[in-house]
Amino acid sequence: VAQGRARRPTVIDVAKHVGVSVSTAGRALGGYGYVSERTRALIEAAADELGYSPNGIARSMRSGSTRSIGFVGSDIANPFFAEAMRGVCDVAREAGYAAILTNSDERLDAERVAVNVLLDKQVEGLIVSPASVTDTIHLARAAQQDVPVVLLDRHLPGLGVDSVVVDNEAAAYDAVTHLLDLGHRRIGLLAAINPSEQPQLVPVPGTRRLTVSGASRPSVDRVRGYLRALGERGATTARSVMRYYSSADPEEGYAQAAALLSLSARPTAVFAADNAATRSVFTVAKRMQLRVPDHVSIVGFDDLEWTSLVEPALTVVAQSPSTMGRAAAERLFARIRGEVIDVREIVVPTELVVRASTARRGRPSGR
Amino acid sequence: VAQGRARRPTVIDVAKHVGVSVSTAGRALGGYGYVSERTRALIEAAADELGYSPNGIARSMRSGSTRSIGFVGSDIANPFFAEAMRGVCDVAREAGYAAILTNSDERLDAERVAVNVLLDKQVEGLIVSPASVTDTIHLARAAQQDVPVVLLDRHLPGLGVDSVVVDNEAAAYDAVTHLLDLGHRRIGLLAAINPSEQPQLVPVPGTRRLTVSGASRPSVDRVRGYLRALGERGATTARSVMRYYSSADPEEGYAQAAALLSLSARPTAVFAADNAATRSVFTVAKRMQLRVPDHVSIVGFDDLEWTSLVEPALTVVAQSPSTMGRAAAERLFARIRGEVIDVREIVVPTELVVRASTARRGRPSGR
DNA sequence: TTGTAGGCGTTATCAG
DNA sequence: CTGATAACGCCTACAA
Repeated sequence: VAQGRARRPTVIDVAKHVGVSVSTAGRALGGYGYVSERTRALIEAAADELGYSPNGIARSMRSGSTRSIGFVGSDIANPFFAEAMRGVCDVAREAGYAAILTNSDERLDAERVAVNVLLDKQVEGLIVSPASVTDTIHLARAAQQDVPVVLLDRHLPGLGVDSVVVDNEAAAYDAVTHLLDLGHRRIGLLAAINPSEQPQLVPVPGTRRLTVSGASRPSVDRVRGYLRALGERGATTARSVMRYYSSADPEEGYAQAAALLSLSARPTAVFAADNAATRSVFTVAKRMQLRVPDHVSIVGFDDLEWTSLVEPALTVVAQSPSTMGRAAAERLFARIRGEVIDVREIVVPTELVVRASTARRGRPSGR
Repeated sequence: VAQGRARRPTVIDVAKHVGVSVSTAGRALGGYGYVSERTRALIEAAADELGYSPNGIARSMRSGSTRSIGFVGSDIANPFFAEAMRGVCDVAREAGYAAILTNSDERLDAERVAVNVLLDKQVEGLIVSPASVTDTIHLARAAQQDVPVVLLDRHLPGLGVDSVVVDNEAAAYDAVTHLLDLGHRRIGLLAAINPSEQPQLVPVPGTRRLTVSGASRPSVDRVRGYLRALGERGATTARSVMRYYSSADPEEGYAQAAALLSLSARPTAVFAADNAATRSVFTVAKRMQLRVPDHVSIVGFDDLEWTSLVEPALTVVAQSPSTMGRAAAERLFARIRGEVIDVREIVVPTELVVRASTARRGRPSGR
């Protein structure tokens, strides 16, 4: 069978080899239409001998269906997206679809390129965790081409597409309320918010409370929940205990955590609004020899493996990324199947997992 | 532009709309051949208006190149593969390729399906972390179709394809030697080895040492390195301190770790041969109130985030999955470009990161 | 049951 | 510079 570096055999080659027409060979190999047992056997033997295997591209070309979907995540090495992807892949496989994955590094230009590449590849649906909540023309292009889109972890009200999210505001609210219930009044915050979109603190009309302006995004919503919880109980909302860092610069997270925990009026508790922030706060507290929860209570975000292995095990807001991925994919396939359903924002529940890093406010350490 | 649910416009539609030939429109839109500035502008305007976008499937069909590669990992939610994938995706993007990802759950049938799907989709190359070291016909099929394959984290000598691995035996040898240097003589082992492939302990000819039979796989190679280190120093190699669990059943890891640490002659140190084993040993030691490293030293495998956050921070063998992913993808693209290169086993270095979980053997706790 | 013809959307070739 | 035509590999009509 040493036949040089010949090009891949096609149905035509097989047909010739047996001495039947292309359509007969096609019928036998593709498993459609009628073929007599005898010729089928002949054709299959020839196919085996030549090493024939069908060309999915040509098949897609004819049928107009590629049986593949696209996924655009910010960073597929991030445990959140890795798990979400796992959920997406599982559902895709069950549906007989392949998943093409790309990561955008949270950069709009990369995301645009990725979406265009996927659309050119004729994916039948797209799951996107968009970097921007304002610039969405590339997603509009998908909609225009009748390629359904499901948003993951972000919701864009204007776009009219499904999304799968958690209720970030409520989750943060619950987390901070847990701290308030334990008697904490001075509660710090560390959140990943890009400098360009520094949220504006604005008063809630008719009250003395504060909230945050700006479009809904996980980090901003979590800040909003934090402020709402504090506001309702009349606890301190000093700007000095609200710290932001850019997710592009991990070092800044540590720096801000250190600044927060070094305040002369140190917060007795900290709410870390994402998993990187959680790691920063925990690490810095250790490094500063602060005892958790005696000196400072910590509530983190995301139930990553390490949060239950450290000492003390951390109280965290747990999301279920794989559930979110599955839900997104299931919604997407419902659209691909053409089911007529309302556009929905699917909210996957979160859970506050109380462990050992939060405790009743101890000896006031600030004064 | 309300044109119902019309099918996507093609070059033909654009050409008609402008009143030029299909080939001219094709040249303008595809960016090949000569087109006058004037007609190009006209054509582009029309394309915009109609919402034209190229059909990558048709293009692939014509050109015979899909500009995509496939990746088959055991579990893309596993941090090792997630990071490796990240490396693969980055290199692919630099090369203008898309990556189609699938996971096999370490099951041979799923892997076979995945490889076939990818091959049918005409990927131009394949990165696979094969579940089996013996059953590889599906990989042979790839080779037969002139689709280059690079193996990740596994090496199959018979197959004649490139692979990217770490030197697992050497890494384990170094880890265990580190423990021996600290005075440990009774060193336990926990490794993920499926019951079906229980490695046979066999004597090294002409010596009193033991080694392990069986094909090269990460876990087996690590056991081999463990035995070699012990053998060279004449330390104990009791079967009772060598514990295996099936990676399919995480609970078993904890059970085996508990059994190991409950021996009346408890090992003074444990080598955990993979990241799940590391977590099991660490967790069980904590649960049993054993002090690390006073009561038992631990060397783990894989430098996952948590290993440096726990108390004590763990001494581990660090691999660099993203480097491995990048290396695999780079090798793959060299093949795709048709470079004539020898088949190689690329060995990415590992590093023993010594932290606080290993110490000189303290008060003997076994007697 | 089998064969013939045509087309999916793009691009390469050739002629004008 | 532009246009006509064919071809990539498969599948669906339709005819025999």
